[in-house]
Amino acid sequence: MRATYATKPREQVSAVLQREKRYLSAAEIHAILRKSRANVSLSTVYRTLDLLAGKGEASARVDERGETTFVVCDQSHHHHAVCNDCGKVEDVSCEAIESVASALRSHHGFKLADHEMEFFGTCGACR
Amino acid sequence: MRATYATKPREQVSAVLQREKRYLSAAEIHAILRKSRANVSLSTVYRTLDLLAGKGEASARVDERGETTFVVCDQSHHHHAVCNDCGKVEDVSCEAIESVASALRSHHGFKLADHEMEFFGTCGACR
DNA sequence: ATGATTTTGCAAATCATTCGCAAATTAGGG
DNA sequence: CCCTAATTTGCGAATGATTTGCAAAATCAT
Repeated sequence: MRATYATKPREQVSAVLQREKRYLSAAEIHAILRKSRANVSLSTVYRTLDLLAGKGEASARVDERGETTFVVCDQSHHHHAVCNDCGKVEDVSCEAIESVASALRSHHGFKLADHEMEFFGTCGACR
Repeated sequence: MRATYATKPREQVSAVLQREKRYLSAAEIHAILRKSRANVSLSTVYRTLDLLAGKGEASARVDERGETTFVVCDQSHHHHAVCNDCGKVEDVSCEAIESVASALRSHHGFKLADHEMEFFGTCGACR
């Protein structure tokens, strides 16, 4: 059984995600930590992000430039509304999926097992 | 004004996508072409895929292993139903999005501009 | 055919991400 | 507290997909 240690570097990476609430790459997080004099290696940032994603506390997304980016995640299953302006990410529940699932089955004979969904636009604060 | 030449390598790459109708990486396409004695360099496969994606004739997706994969695309805006079994990709229209858009606006004050959606499951043929 | 333009192929360069390993940190009992 | 075992860190090197530079080859319009 592998135990998980609560370490300072991990807390620092988590803190950045909690505070920013937007998609950030490992490199961006590393840069932010550097500015606040927190000495966390880039490798550790990567490892911590994988850990958080594995525990479901963060969710990953590959951006246009091919970099993997992460945000904090509260619920177990939901979708994201990403503001094109400030980058803030809000969780969105997905009741609407039920209707899509039945349409998929009747129109395509497709049995839905999983789905990915992401929304882009302008958040309330930026309008 | 930049002209676009219709070349043999490009036709060959397109042909593979047309035939397979599933997400393929540049390396996979390159391997398939090699088997059919088509001598297309990996670089050209990459360049052709970028070109097709730019023209909207193919759509890209980054798989779990971090590789960028492509499928043929018919309509201008739609979503994909990906079979976990055979990998076949079917287009799905998105009327349901309208209801999601209004929910986003009323619940979150979020103005929807764009969205990404992908479905995974078992297609009619594989059930 | 001919010349200008675009594309190809190859090898070298990039760049994000992963890995190996010794040193440092953490958890928990004594 | 102190000690030991287990886990994590940091560094630099290795990896692997994608890109790029450039000369040679292919394509298009005349």
